[in-house]
Amino acid sequence: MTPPVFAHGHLRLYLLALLEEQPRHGYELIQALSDRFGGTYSPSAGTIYPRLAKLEEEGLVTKSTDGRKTVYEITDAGRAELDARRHELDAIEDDLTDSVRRLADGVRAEVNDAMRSLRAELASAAREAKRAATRTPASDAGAGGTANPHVDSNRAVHEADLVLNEFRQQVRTDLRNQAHRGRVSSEAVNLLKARLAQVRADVLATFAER
Amino acid sequence: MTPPVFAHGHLRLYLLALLEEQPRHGYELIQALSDRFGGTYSPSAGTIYPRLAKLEEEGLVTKSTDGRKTVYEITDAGRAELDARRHELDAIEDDLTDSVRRLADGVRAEVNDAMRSLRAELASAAREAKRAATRTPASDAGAGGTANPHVDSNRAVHEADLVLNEFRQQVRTDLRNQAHRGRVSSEAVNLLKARLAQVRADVLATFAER
DNA sequence: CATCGAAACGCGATATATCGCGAGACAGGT
DNA sequence: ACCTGTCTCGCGATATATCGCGTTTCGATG
Repeated sequence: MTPPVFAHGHLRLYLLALLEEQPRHGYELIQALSDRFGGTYSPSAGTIYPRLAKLEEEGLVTKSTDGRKTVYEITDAGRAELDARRHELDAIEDDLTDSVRRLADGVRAEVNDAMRSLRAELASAAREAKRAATRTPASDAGAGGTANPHVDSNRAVHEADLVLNEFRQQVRTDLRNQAHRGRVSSEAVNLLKARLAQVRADVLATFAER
Repeated sequence: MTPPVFAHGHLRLYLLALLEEQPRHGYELIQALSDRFGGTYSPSAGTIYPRLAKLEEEGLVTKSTDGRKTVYEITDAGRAELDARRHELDAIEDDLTDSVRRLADGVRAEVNDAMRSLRAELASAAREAKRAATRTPASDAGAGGTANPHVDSNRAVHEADLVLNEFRQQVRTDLRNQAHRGRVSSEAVNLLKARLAQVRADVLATFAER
């Protein structure tokens, strides 16, 4: 789903660069990376430790245990490797800021999907909990009820979710298409805002009528 | 912030009950608990392993290593403890379903806060990234330029995103509030759909006018 | 019986390490 | 140039364990 943040071998070099600044233990490197990405990207342990093991195997770093921490230190061979490829490092740094942006953009979209599934799960969990709660006391009556307004209501809400999402996506696309020609004014936004408020009010009114 | 899910000593007993069903390793217990909560609550390793260590210390379970796994098995003493407090277990089970519901309710509220701060961070990160991106190419020229249509356009689009999202959240909430009273008909959804299509058309029209 | 302090407890954060998948790089043949 | 199998690499998931903070429990002491 999410594309790799670091290209082939870039993480290796970047870790070396971080270790050149000062000796660090694994967890510290994870945090250091997370910091540079403003928390947007946190490399997992499964990414860092195998790389460190490899670097040690190649003799570019040495590890030493300090309490429950495993501190890694760069060796002369490591510094040599780093010097030889110093120019690549700048390019990596540039790619990184790019990756951050792409990640941030991706998150915006994914959060919505996550929200959807979260809400769906929550709703189903709530239903389940309610069933469980109502089962115990004294019920399970009316099992043959053909026209359950709740079922219809839930179906309608689900449909509405889809409608809302589609609308939102469409308008977002519309606006972006216009935006890169610099044609989206704040008046247009105000219009949108006002119209949406009106729609909401109208929809709410249909409920009040009953 | 979040209140404990398990009351004092309840986790201990619950783990024992899970181990009575079958021998399990630590991670498996975490997953088993996460399953019973429908993924809403996942006990952390820092919760499980100290408890297992304690149970072993008390002689209620034994551990045996199997590859990189540490399998825990209940002892006769453990079964005795469990028999002696079997009645408490039912009460715990009840509390649990309660906790799940409270957690789910809590999540609903917290997700909104989280979304808000996430959005704020994202927005600031995006601004930062944009600054960084515009600095490099060949610009900072129109530093005093008061009216850059692209900048304004992007700002407007961003604003529109917020408006769209707020609207979507509001209507979703509105519908759900009505839905659990079974008052959301498919006509209401159709109304919504039609009105939104109209709004989109109107917004697009303002661009065509230029 | 109240209260106060130590021990127990729940839990997120810290810390380390391995496994297996999928995507990409790369050397070799054709 | 163009496949093709292998090898590397990034990474989430799996797995274990400890630390320190805040709260709750519970027995001792007054």
